[in-house]
Amino acid sequence: MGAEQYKSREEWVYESLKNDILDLRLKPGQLLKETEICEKFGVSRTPVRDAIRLLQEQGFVKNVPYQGVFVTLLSLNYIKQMIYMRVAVETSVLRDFAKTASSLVIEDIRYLIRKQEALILETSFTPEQFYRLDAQMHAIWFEATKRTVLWDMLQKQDLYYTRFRMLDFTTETDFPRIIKEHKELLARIEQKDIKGIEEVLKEHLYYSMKRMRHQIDVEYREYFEEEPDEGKFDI
Amino acid sequence: MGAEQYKSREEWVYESLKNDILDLRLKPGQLLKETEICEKFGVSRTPVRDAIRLLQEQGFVKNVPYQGVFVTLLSLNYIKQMIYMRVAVETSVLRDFAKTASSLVIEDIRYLIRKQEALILETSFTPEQFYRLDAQMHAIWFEATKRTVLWDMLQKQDLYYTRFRMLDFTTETDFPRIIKEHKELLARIEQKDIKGIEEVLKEHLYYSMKRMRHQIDVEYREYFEEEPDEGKFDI
DNA sequence: ATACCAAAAGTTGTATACAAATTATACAAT
DNA sequence: ATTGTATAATTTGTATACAACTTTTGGTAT
Repeated sequence: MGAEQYKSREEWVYESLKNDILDLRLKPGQLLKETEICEKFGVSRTPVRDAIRLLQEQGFVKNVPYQGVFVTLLSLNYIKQMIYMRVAVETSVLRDFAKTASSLVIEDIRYLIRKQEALILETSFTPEQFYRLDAQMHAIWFEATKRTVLWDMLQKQDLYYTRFRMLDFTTETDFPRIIKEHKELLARIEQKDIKGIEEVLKEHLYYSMKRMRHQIDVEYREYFEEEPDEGKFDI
Repeated sequence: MGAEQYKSREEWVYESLKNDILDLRLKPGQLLKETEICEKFGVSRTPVRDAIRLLQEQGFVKNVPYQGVFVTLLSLNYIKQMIYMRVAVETSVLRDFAKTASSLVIEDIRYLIRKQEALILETSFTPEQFYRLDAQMHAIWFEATKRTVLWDMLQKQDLYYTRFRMLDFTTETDFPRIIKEHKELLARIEQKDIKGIEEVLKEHLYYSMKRMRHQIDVEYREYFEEEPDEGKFDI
């Protein structure tokens, strides 16, 4: 385990646990013990405790006094509302962007879409690579409109969604469809078609959730909070 | 100091420090020492460290190894982007709300506005009371559209804004104007005037910032990050 | 006076011992 | 068999000692 690259043991433990949780090596609902983690990393409880406090504040674990530390369950309701937020914010940003976008920046977008097309033809292609290119593209309009703080914030919230997406990898993800949606979005931006931007973006961001919904109920039920269906305001 | 109401010393230290920071008793930029905090509360470093980790993750302090803990500076740029987010999200929520709002819920809003009017005539009136009623009103459409997670999240982000608002208390806040805006907003909701909702809401949420801007530059410069002006996308 | 270097002071990082609270277990009474 | 209770085991909460690192300070050479 490469502890050398980190400034402190605390940081090492924090980053490692975070990745374990995001990659679902630590299962939602799983109970951890401080001493257990100490043994795993060969460190004392102090850096472990400090790391747990950070994870707790980010919502990845929940500390229960005198019992242990639970990996938080996924919440479809929570994820849906975060995506709702992202649609609302990104639509607004794209509206500003469409008004002022230079052809130079448009060309950056087109370039990233072409890279996406090239990537999925590679034999060494992995979903992680694709999502990195995807994020790069979405970042463009946030940066161009000077909303980098917002983008960082949305990315941070996206971390919950990452666990959800990891489940998604087990099924076939329709990457050509995603690229098609990117092209569609670019076209609407160039036409300054605000209404169209909102529609395509909503469809694009909700896509994986809509597809996964049934499978979750069947296969991964124990990873999710039990929650009442909200009915009317589903999307 | 009432330490009795808290489950643990950690929680006590955490809540106390958070309030000190929000109420500006601890100044932005101020340097804290763990040992200093220990003496103040009469506890050991362990609960203090745990509390600091929580505050750090929330962005209220920044830990610098072997130096100390800094209270974070305010950032106009950050605050602006958070308000931008809130406008985007709340507009979207209000759009859903206007479509489906029952006259029962509308009456709840009207009731809170009347309470606000009554409050500012009281001699014992404090701004904190008003902001509680204000928050209650905004919460209504989030709850009615089942977006409570979103509301909680926005409220959490609002904590940064709280420090900013504390500076604002030194100047005269125009509460009648705020109430007038609330009435205006209610009228637009009843008319289902989406465009109007967005305009009024934007004006409403940006109001205090626009007013304070000059005074900050003069009086509280040392509380703020130095940052380049973003120009074009000011709001 | 200035630059440099070493030592000392001060700070957080880490390990560990013990306290407090919860949970599991064993055993007795019914 | 079941229930209740006391006790042991387990877990996190807390205090404290020491290590590692940074900054300051003082003195020395130039």
